Amino acid sequence: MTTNGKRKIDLDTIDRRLLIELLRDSRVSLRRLSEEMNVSPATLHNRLTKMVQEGVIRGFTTLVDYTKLGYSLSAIIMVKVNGKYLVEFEKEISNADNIVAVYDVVGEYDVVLIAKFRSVEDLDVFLKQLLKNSKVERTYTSIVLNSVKEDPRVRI
Amino acid sequence: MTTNGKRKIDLDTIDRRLLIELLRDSRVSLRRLSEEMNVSPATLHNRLTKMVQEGVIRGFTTLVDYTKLGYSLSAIIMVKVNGKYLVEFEKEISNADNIVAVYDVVGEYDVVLIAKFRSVEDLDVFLKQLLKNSKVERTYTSIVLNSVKEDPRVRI
DNA sequence: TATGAAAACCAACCCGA
DNA sequence: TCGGGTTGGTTTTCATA
Repeated sequence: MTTNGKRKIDLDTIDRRLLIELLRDSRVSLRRLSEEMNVSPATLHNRLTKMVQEGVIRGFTTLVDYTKLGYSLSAIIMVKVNGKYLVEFEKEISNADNIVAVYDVVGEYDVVLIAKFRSVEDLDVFLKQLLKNSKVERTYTSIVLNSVKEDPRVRI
Repeated sequence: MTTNGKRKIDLDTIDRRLLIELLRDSRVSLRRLSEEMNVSPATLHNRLTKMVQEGVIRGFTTLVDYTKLGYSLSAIIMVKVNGKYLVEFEKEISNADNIVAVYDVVGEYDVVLIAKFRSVEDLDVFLKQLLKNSKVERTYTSIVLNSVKEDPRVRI
């Protein structure tokens, strides 16, 4: 089976439990989990592979405290884009290294960007570039003073 | 050594390379990596442990396509909070299951929330709760039509 | 579709340098 | 602080139910 678009996928109890554990700690051993869950390691391995194939699992990653690495500055940037170029703009902005999220929204602005920078200068350069972009009509930037919570995990 | 607050931590080439690989795929085996990098598995294991102890690595998790699980709705909610209660508000909102990020910001609003919901009804309930909260003075909600990019990883 | 068993692979620990 | 070596744990495959 290959990835299947936007259709909702139903997980059974095993899939669900496995996914919850992988969200908590993606380096957990399937064997140990299989003992807790009273299924075979092979089954968990099959379920894991299946969820990756279906696209429910997009990958396994590491949560990093970026402030400890000198990325002390985050910003939330709302952008009003010239309508015709919206998709094109989103595509190009998604490739920027600093950008962690790009959301299509409705309202006064069209796109919301979440970005991380090493310094105020880097942010400044980024914003000036953005305003030079002819697809951009207007921006509103909220400087993040502090990330109180930043965790991509949702209770499933 | 224990975690050491906000001080910036310098990573050498090995740490850096290891962290980049773990960001790309946290389930990678240290042994295979050690061959590519021409260092011993024990060294990588030591470096990994060190980065966890220092708090550079906050954990290992799984990137999930929540739309495939029925969380089709995201929202960006800007909140103006009664100043005295800001910290208290942030603490209580951080514990909500739907909230993936809480940012302290400067400007017209004080806090920006990124939240995920299963349905418009769930969002509606959440927003009504928020407005009933006496610490909240005003909110502005942007409904996310589409998450063009959502990846917590930054190029380090 | 799940499993047990086996082979290949891997992490974790200790100790010597 | 690093890395070799050992021990015991882990993934992955496949034949079978």
